[in-house]
Formats: sequence, structure tokens, C-alpha cells
Amino acid sequence: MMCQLFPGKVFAMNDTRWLDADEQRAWRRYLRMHAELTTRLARQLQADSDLSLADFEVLVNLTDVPEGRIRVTELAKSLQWEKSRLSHHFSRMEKRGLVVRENCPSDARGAFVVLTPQGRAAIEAAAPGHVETVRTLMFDGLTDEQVDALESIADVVLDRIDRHDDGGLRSA
Amino acid sequence: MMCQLFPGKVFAMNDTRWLDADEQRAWRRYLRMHAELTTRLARQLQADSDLSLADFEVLVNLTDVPEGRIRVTELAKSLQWEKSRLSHHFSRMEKRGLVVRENCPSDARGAFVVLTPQGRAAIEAAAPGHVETVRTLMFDGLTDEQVDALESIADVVLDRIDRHDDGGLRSA
DNA sequence: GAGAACTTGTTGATGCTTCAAGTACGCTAG
DNA sequence: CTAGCGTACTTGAAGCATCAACAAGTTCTC
Repeated sequence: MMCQLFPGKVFAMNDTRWLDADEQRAWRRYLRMHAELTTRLARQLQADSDLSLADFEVLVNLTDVPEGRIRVTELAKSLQWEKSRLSHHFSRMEKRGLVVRENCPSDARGAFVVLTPQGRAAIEAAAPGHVETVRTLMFDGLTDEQVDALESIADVVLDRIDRHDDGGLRSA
Repeated sequence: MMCQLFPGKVFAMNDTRWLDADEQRAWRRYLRMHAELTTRLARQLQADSDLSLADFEVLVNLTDVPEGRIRVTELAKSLQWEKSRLSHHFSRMEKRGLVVRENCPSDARGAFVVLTPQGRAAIEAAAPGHVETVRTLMFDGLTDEQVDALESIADVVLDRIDRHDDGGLRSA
């Protein structure tokens, strides 16, 4: 999402603390980078493996768990997704045979989602190409210092978000 | 989008150049930062001004142009959006009275989009709160060096994307 | 100037994301 | 045991994003 948060050319020069020139350049550049990057990654994944980025995330999380089997709430927490989003997503993935839902014997409200062999094959086939693209477009061009800097920036921002939190996820 | 691009725990240790530990941490952290950040920004904008981030971008670009009036293609280029996305988006914005479409006299295929007074009022009312949120969640916590680092990372990545480009925008 | 080739912008289909509401079950107190 | 409250998950509606296909206009070429 590209936004221009310029000092008041058209907008009032009141008490708003507009972004200065450096901040604005960095902000716009960052937003453009993210937009372009995810567009490319999504395109590569879709073209080569018929998966969306969201599919990929879900599948990776499922491979990370014993028997590819996990409670919906737990997966929602680990992905930081709303449960409703996950539920809709499963419906689509289930139709494609990537996962199946199973009832939870110990809690009749609950549900498991289980990776199918097809789902596992899909993620294993998709992963190398995806990593390669991430490398090519990003990490192969960054110095170690830049990688560190990126992480520490993310840490700062995530920390600030936590502190300013009006409650995090809507339905978590 | 949160992805785990781990070295082959479940996946083959073939010739794939998996991300190392630092890269992976940075990558996941970055993705989470972006997801949380945009969720928060979108929520603030929606709650306080009844605009989406996409609305905001479009409106800002329209205020940046004489008489709030611009050819669709030109705006698409400046936003780096597909024309179809823009067209769909205008339809929604037009329904809400934020913009209007006008025919182009010099090229009968063409169309202008024009900011309405309502649209202008909306963006002027929304901007201060949005910048304040961007500051609060991000820039107020970053050092000047981090802002610079962010920009140079974005420059690197955008440059790599350009060079590896299979054609950029689908319909541009 | 006629036809091919390209441009401008729209549309429809499909998938993704969010919010609000709903269903069904479990837990705890009295 | 039942009433009320909290939890687990689903559903529906609406906006958003992408792709493919399209109509209509312009430009290029011979």
C-alpha cells in the first residue's frame, strides 16, 4: 500500500507531525518494496505450484506439527490469523484435497485439521522454488548487516504495536 | 504473510539453498511486522475515517494533481496498480461519492477520474490521524540510521525485482 | 483508406480477508 | 440440574485483488 504522508501542501499545517523528507521516502519505498515483493512471490508460487501465499503458510505450519494434525485454534494462534479467516481458507483447501477436517473426540466443539498426502506433496514440491525466489529477490542482495537491521526494525515495530495494542486479533 | 523457509527438516536437503537461521528469523519477523502494521493502520483508518488503505492511496494521489483530475492510466502508473483493480475500485468509490468519472474529449477511449469535494474533505480529515498512527507504530521508535537502513534495503530489493522482471504489471 | 496491431478502460469470475452474527458445546455457581 | 457465561468454530455479507476476456477507439503500415 503506497501512501504519501507529505507535509501540508494541500493539508493543514496545524499540529500534525507530518513525516519529514527522509521518513517519507523510506515509508513509500518500503511500502512499494513489500507490494512488489509479495506480488512476485505470489505469482511464482501460483504459476509453479498452484498455491497462494496463504496456502503456503498454512501448509508449512501443518508440516511442522506431528502427523500434520492440529487444532484450529492452535493454528490460528501460530499464524496470527482470525479463526474465521482460517475456517474460510480450510473450506477452499479442503475442496482441493490439501487438508481434511476431523472432529475432536475430547471436545465436541473442537476440530482438527489434517494435512493430506496430497497437501504434503504440494508443499514439498513448492518450497524449493519459493525459497529460491525469496533469495533471488531479497536475501542474495542484502549484506548481513542489512539482514540484522531488518530484523531489529521489525522487533522495534512489533514491540510498539504490542504496547499500543487495543486488543490484537479481533476474534482470538 | 508468514512463511517458514527452514532447512530440510521435513524437506529434502538437495541443492536448494534454504535460508540460514538469521535470514529466516529476519524474514519471518519482517512478514509479521508488515502484517500487523497494515492491519492496525487499516483498522485505524476505517474506524476514524471510514476509508480503506486503498481508498487513502487513491485519494492522496488525486490531491497531488491539478484540480484533482487525472487520466486513469496515469494514476495506475503512479500507484503501480493494474488498471482493472483501479477500475473496480473507482466503481466502489464513485458509489460513495468520493470521485466521479468523466469522458476524455481528446481520446474517446480514455477517462478521467476527478476528486469530488466530498473526497477531498475525506482525505483531509483522514490524513492527520493516519500519519500519527504511522509515527506511533513505526517512526517514533526508529533511529535515523534505521530509517536509512530501511530505505536502502527497499532500494536493493526493488532494484533486484526490476532486474529479474518478467514484465512487471500484468496489464500496464 | 483498409486492415492489422496496439491502447484504453471495463467486466465477470474467482479467490481472499474482515466483520458481525450465529450454533453448539463446556464449565461453574448456586 | 439448570442458568448463565465463556469457548470453538462456522457462516454470510461485503469489500478487495487478480486474471482473462472483452468492446471500443487509435495508430501504423502498406
